[in-house]
Amino acid sequence: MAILTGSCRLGLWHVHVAWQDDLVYRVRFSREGIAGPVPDAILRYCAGRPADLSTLRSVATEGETTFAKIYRAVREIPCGETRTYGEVARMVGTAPRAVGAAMARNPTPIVVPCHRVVAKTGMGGFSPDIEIKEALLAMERRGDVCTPEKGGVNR
DNA sequence: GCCACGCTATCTG
DNA sequence: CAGATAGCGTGGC
Repeated sequence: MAILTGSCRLGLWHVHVAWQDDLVYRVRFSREGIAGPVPDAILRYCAGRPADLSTLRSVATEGETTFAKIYRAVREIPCGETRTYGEVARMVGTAPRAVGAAMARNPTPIVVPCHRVVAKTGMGGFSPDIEIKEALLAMERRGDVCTPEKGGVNR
């Protein structure tokens, strides 16, 4: 069974995903879309519909390296909330700068929600475009995507 | 090996 | 308030 690749639309961008079953190998943003499937949770997320990204795993969180620990900590940030690089660093017992480096090299944004990690003063960075980070945070703060799927509380 | 990073606390004018 | 300085962990060269 080969690794699947596909993309879905997110505003002006396309989210490319390389994955297999519940394991995501690589996510990246591009101006161009490609044909192929993406995991249901990501599809829903990009559409701004209720999505549970915790059903997916990322290769980035495998292992006991410092980066893997950082990625696991970042995955625990609740949808709609943010943490600073420094807070994440203290969570895993490392330095803020290491967190910045880990985010910059995050192979699976969205699955590992690096957009929820912001600088102490301001936004911090995001590649390829800070605009994506702002859009994702705005969407999560709006709340729809965070709503549990089984028609629940919904504030 | 060395170096550039999506940072931050602290110190110095 | 602006600039310098030190400290982290990795991938790339």
